[in-house]
Amino acid sequence: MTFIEEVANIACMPKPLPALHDASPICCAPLGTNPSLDPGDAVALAVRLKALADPARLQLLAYLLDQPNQEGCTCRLAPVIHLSEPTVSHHLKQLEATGLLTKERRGMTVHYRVVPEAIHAIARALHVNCC
Amino acid sequence: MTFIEEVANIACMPKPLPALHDASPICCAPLGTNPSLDPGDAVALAVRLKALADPARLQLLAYLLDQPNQEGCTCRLAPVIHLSEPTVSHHLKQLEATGLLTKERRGMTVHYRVVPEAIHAIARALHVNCC
DNA sequence: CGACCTCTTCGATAAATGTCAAATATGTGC
DNA sequence: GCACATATTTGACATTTATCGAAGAGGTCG
Repeated sequence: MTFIEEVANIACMPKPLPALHDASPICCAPLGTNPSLDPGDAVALAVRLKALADPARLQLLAYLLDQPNQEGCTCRLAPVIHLSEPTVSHHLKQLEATGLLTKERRGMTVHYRVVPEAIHAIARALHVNCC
Repeated sequence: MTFIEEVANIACMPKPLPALHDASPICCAPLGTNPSLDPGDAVALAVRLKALADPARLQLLAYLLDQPNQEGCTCRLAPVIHLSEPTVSHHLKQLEATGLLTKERRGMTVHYRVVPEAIHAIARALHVNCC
């Protein structure tokens, strides 16, 4: 079974993954609290981290976070990271699939908006032995 | 220039990356505070996130965090995640290269220990609009 | 030294990823 | 309907990644 197929089975990819805070006890010491992290949880967390683990996607998120309503359309985002529009569309799709962005069509343009809670949930999953 | 070469130029790979909290203002709203995240910072953060973004490595960390002194040797780790020893060694090397683990030889065995601060630094880099 | 244990490196392979150009949607306005 | 703007999909390609078995390196102990 390929990685993607595995994820599909565990987390119902593609399309919004279940919110991290609904899926597992992540606050405040998730990595440390599970003596042996369940393989399914490990895959679910890895998928979300992987969505973040790309310079282009991080820059997209940083840019969006700084915009009014934390949103923007594809055409404005492409110049920001100096990549082609198809590539940007590809990255935005991944961010949306993992719940880090939402997408809304408004006329000709498509507006992507940050979901800060999704980012926080991942951050909390990494807060070990604290809080 | 390949991705690895690019990282090497920016972050002096391989071997310990500079600690994240030394490299950039990450607490508490790093992604949101930089209007346009510097490409170099984006790569540096992406490298660390990528090190975390694997089920096997997450399980290794979770297991180690639960051990006395948050450490363990390769031979005990391999059975935990049901992968071959060479593969485990490969993952441990990556975690060490990004500063998430330290490594110490004690006689025949090699002990890897978690560096919680490194994990926290990454987590803080994702805490947007809070604290 | 030589047998043994632990760990890493090497070489190979299959899979996944990032990127682009070209083609295809989707929607607006004349 | 047609020209135009925006966005996504498709197909291709090179790079990176995860994994293993086999071989080698480091260390212990008889």
